[in-house]
Amino acid sequence: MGARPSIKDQLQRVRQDAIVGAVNRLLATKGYDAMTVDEVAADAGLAKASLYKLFPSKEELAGAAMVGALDRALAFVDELRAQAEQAEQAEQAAQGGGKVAAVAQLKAVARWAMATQLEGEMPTLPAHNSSLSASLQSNDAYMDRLLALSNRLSIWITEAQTGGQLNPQLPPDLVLYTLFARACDPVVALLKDSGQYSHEQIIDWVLSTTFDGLAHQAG
Amino acid sequence: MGARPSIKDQLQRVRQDAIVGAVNRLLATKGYDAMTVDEVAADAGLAKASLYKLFPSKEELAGAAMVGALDRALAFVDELRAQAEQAEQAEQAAQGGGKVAAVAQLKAVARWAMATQLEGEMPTLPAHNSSLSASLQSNDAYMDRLLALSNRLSIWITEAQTGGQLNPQLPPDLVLYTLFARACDPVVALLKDSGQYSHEQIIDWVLSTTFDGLAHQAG
DNA sequence: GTCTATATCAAGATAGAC
DNA sequence: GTCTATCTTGATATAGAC
Repeated sequence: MGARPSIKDQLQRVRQDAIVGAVNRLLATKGYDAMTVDEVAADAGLAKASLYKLFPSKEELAGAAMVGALDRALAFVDELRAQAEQAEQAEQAAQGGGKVAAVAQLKAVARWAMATQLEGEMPTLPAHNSSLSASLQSNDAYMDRLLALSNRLSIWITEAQTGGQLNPQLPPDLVLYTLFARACDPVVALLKDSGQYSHEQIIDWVLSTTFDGLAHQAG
Repeated sequence: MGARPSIKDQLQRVRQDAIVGAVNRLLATKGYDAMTVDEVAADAGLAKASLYKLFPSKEELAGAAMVGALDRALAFVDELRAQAEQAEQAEQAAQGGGKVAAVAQLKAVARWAMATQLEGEMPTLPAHNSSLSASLQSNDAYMDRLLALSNRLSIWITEAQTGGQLNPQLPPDLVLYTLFARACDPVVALLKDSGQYSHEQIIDWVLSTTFDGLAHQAG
């Protein structure tokens, strides 16, 4: 268990990372259907047959990339939670009442997701591919992380709803879906492709429309 | 020009409608990549070779379906405009000040688009297909209608922004993109697939989050 | 374990009979 | 003008040498 990995294992690990990284980039830029396994192999610098020894299908490749992306999201969320806990303790020691607003955490996650998309590092999969969906749903590593992330976000969502920071009449699932949807929002992509706006500006705008709507008057 | 179409022309027209209708359904349900020309031919009830005599490529098929969808959207918008004009005249005759709020028109369009999606009749195309995008951008019928629809909506958008019903700090294009995005919103599809909510309920919720945001408290 | 070369197959597109 | 049968291509996946 705690044994130091051998040189060979480390090389394997590096190669796997190269593959998953290539898949991640290609999924983020071209999407699943346009991504070919030949491209992945060329990008990762190995022969296609070698790649198929490690990942038995294109669908498994996509699953590995999604697991990586979910891991990054979970790491970001856990970092937020750790910071919030620290801030709470400091505030309690000082003057109390320092709980970090749940809605602020949700906005931070949305910001992170949109920034990731703007950097071309957010892999996205087609919603209407039944074979791929089936493969993902039987992928335990993927489902575990998806559930873990959903659970963590759902806690903040219900907290923000009971606290009156989010509309309590909306089903929590709708809020959750909306946040996931912002991670691959075509509006973000269109604004980016227009080339007129900075990433910061795009994120601010879409975040504003997501939480406050198109009608909101800046105060 | 005004001549009555021959029987033969009418038959052709019926057949074309059958083809475009099949493409529309398939694009709405499976998406462009998963749609095969064999399916289209089978669905429309003719041989693939005959289909290729009428539409020289799969991309042209998609373009024809999109033109149809844009025509329906334009018809809906023009109907709204006609009704608004009528209402204004009636109000002016009575007591004046009866201008229909531009934002109400935009909400009506968003409602119509989401209802169309929920009925499985909103064709959608992949954003990341350069060959298909190129084909559409050189499709005059498509571009004409896309511009016409964008122009009509943009008038309402700037009107609502100067009237203070929409946030005037947002670029009008962002508002336009957001409305187009709602027509194929994955959140709508997910809520529908959950099977828990009525179409009316889904539309109300997503409309509320679009214009008033996730934070809005129902008054 | 990695590569070259190939099998296999699905899907877009076409030829040619009627 | 429509159909059956076929061509062609590109992409997933694999066999077999080294």
